Amino acid sequence: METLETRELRYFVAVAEELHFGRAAERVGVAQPPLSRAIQQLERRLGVTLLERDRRGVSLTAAGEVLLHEGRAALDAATAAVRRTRRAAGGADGRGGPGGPDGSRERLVLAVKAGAFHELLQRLLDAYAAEPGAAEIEVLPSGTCEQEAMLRDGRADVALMHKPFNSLAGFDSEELTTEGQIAILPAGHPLAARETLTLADIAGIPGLPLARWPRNGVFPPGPGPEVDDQTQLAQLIALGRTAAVFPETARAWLWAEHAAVPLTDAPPVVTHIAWPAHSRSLALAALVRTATRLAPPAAA
Amino acid sequence: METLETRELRYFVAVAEELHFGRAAERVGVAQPPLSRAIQQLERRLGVTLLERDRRGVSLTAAGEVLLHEGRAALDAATAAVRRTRRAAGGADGRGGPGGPDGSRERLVLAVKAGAFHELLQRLLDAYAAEPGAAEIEVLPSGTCEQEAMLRDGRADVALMHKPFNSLAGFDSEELTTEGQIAILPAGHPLAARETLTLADIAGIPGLPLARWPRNGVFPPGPGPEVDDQTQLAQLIALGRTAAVFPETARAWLWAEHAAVPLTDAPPVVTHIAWPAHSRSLALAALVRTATRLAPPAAA
DNA sequence: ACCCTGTGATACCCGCCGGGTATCACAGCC
DNA sequence: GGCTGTGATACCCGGCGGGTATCACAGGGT
Repeated sequence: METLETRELRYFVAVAEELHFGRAAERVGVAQPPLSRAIQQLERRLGVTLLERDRRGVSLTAAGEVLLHEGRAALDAATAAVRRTRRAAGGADGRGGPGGPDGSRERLVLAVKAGAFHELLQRLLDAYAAEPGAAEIEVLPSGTCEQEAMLRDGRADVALMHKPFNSLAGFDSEELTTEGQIAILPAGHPLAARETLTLADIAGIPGLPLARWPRNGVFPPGPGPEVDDQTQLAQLIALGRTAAVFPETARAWLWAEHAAVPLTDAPPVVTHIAWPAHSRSLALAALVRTATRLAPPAAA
Repeated sequence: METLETRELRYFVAVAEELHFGRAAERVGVAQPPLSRAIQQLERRLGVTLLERDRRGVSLTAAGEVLLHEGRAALDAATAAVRRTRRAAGGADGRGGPGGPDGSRERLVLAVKAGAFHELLQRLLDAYAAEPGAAEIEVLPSGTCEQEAMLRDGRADVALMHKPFNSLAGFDSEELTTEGQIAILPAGHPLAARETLTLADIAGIPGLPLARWPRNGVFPPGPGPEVDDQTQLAQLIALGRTAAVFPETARAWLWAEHAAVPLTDAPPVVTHIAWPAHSRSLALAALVRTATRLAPPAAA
């Protein structure tokens, strides 16, 4: 079984994503003719038609679609391999048998959604630092729902994730906490005076459309303003231009001009600690243990 | 970020597994000097010492250990990509938009532990075949606990797994059934007359050591005979030379010379249907739906 | 009808790098 | 001290990945 080189996968993924040889060539940093040839060779070697070249434009075949998904996963795994290897050697200089206490502190990269988890994160870091032989934790703020990609490609070793928003598929995880959701409104808005709200209450309010976040780089369609980070969002809410729905612990970053009202029918948000399934790090295991001890799911 | 070529990963994994350049070179099909050079280049490019060359023998550094694990995962992902791409094109000739009903039947490879699941499997295949638009299911018998590797490297698309024995880490899965375990003994053995047994009862019987299976290619230490498949095991039991512990449904393949006695304190065995986390196949989703409908976990 | 534009494919050349053989350097070991 | 077996080094060569120039062809403007 011949196995594809990552170069070939990079090339194909670029073409499959751009659906344009010229742009793809520029992206991977080669000229267009070699790219064309590489894809042709790849198709010959696989014995599979991956692209439908319909003069003026390229489209993926079903097999091409499969290779796009699988190839992305393989490339992530490859870059994860080099990242994690470098990191393993970084602090520990590469010597000393695995698991042996050689005095060097392991390092773990923890990905968290920027702006969330203020208190839970603080308690976790404090409690873990007190553990004997604790690794050094580097907190890596991630964009919206980007933790999954960070775990996959090795930028992070472990992540805190929010269940309905993040997908835990492909990772090991432990449940930490469950919380309700609140609506965050401009302080002066009529609804801000209510004790509780429902999703229906805030769904179609004229003049107060819910803000939209980019998902996988694109904004979902809708009337609300497009925001990239919480600061933008907070400002727009303070200005009375939009509203948003967040987990309860988002109260931590509320402004004076904000009002928070519990939502009775919003799905609960479950916080998990997640890590790559094949991880073998002892430091990671200790961190997970600390986390579950600190915040047992529900009342376990 | 330069990304390793799969060739380099193959080379390194070979050396890391063999801990011997000569044998590794033979395994990957090149001469030894190019292999040495490739590893040196790899270490230079990563800026990391992966191997400790201590004249007369090679050993892994901590970083090397990491790259071995991560590299295996990446290689599995790469070979899975080509296998699944070829399979996607196999039946469907590569044409027809994804998801479009183009008349060609999708094919799914289902990995099952050889010899297990007689009735559950039969019912599942029958029920699924009756579904409209069902894919063609190819049943792939796997060795002991080999289903995980088969899912990872693309030899299979979906698998039936036994919970305490298989690890579901890294896969999506749904629970199907739970069953107790039974001791399988020679029919004439004194213990075979008992109504129930405990693990302690059969643990240290003189002259009747429990058989040992290879785990990851090596046999765990112990007094029992080493067996590779169920036929060998069945014969040894019938001959009164050994005993074994199995899920209840193993009654299906009992011989006349066998006796089965329930174990009261053995951990229950949970059967799952599992698949790669990033799978997007509609046919697979239908199969999973059929399976959960057919065998709801406990009494859901 | 014309050319211009933009697409991907082809033709051709070149330099580099992966692979081979021959050999070395060194540590055990009879 | 020679023999064996290890990995590293030296050197050469062929193939292949990459570049430039060009082609073939479909639209679309006027």
